[in-house]
Formats: sequence, structure tokens, C-alpha cells
Amino acid sequence: MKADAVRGHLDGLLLAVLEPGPLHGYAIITAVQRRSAGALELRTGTVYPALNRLERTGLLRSSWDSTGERKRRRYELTDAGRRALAEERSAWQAFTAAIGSVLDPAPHPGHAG
Amino acid sequence: MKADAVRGHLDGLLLAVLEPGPLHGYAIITAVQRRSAGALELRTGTVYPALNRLERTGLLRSSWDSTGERKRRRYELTDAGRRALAEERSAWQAFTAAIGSVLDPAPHPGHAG
DNA sequence: GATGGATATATTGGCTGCCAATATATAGCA
DNA sequence: TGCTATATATTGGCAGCCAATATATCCATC
Repeated sequence: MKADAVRGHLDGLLLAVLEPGPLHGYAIITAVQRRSAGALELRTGTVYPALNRLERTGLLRSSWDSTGERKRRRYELTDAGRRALAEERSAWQAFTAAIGSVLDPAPHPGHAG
Repeated sequence: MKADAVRGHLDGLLLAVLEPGPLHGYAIITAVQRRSAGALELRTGTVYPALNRLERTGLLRSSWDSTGERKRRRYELTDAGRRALAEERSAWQAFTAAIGSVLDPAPHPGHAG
């Protein structure tokens, strides 16, 4: 998978892995990696600024998790974030349909043949 | 569809619309638009440099079409272009599988419940 | 014969958005 | 004391597409 591949779809990825429940940044990275079977290896320079931005725009909320060990920032979806995730999913459907139909055109469906 | 959406997939689109037969640049743009049901509107500033690049790298070959009317440059796939198209298609499959599996994870298939 | 739109090709400058590199710090193991 | 994994953060760079612009022909309309 080429490095730049997630361009334009990053927000959806981050929101999606946070859907089941809160995670901290590092765990978000490993979750994306795991769920994509190793295909997507996001960089910290990609993820942390993005999380920050998503919090600024109200799609995520964060809190410092001090339950014991290392300091972690725990991110969770807001209601707006859940709505945005739904939009990202339908945008993804539209995107793959558009590119897919050019890449592999359906051979004239409909009107009997 | 956001303007920047084709980023990273442009070459595949151009190669794909040329698969059935040669086209000139303007027709390539309208073909992409038609095959995507209007979702993808490529710009000349996107397409012409890309066609040029694809010719330089040997995936396309071009010739000036002087059969009558307006001057047109006719592009067609080379053998390398056909191979590249096949690669673009499998890369697209891998890409959509990767993003898709993060965006809509399959709920634990296999190993019985 | 002038205007305007569709067809057709081409180039330049700019910006978005992700990556690579780098920095810092803790914890556990050898 | 050194190595690896965990954990967060920032900076600089640049690939790649778009917007804007330029040119030219053909055809319809006025």
C-alpha cells in the first residue's frame, strides 16, 4: 500500500476505529493497522495532528487518562463525530462507486440485451 | 464528490477509459465523466499533463489525428499500459479492501462462535 | 461580421494534506 | 546500560491535483 493512500479518507478511519469505544492515539494507530490486516500504517505525524483537528472541529473529545501507568490522551466520539462518521461512510460508498465504475465499467446493464 | 478525490487513482482512470479503444484528451475527460455518472469531472490541467506523463513512461502512445476537422491528439494503450491497468485494478481492490475493512469492519468471521 | 458556446490542447502557480524525520519520556527486560 | 515497545508532539517537505489562464477552430444565431 503506497504511503500516501489514505489521503482524503483519514478522518473516516479515525472516527471508525473510535466507534466501538474510546482509545488513545497510539492504540488508534494499532487499531487501524490491525483492522486493515497490516495494510495501513499511519504515522504519528499524520495521526496526532488529525486527532487535534478533529477535536477542534467538535467531532472528538479528549481527556487525560491517569489510571495508573503512562500518560495517555483518551479520545472518544461526540454526537457530531458519529454523524460525521455516517457521512464519511456514505461518501466512501459514493467514491468507490464513482472510481469503480470507471475502472471496471458495468457492461450496459438494463434494457434487455 | 470533492474536487481532489481522484488523487492517487488518476492514472487508473485514464488507462481504463482507453481500454476499449483510442481517444483524444477531451473525449477522455467526457468518458470519465459519463462512466462515473457525472461524479468525476477532471480538469484539463489535471488530464493533459497526466497524459503527457503516461506517454513519457511508456504506458500510452499518441499520434496527431488529422482525419478532417480539428486537430486532436489520439491516445492509445501500449502493452505496458495494459499491464499497468491490470496493476491499477488490483491496487484498487487492495485499497478499497483496506479502507473498507477499517470503515466497516467484518464482525469476527471464522473460528465458530 | 460579430457574438457566444462547444470542442480541443496546453501551461503556470498554488495549496491541501499526508509523510519523514526528529524529539521527548516511561516501562520492562536482559 | 542498552534495546524495544509504548506514548505524544512538532517541523519541514513535497507529490499531485486544481484553478486560472491562454489559444484556436467550428457552428449557430443574430
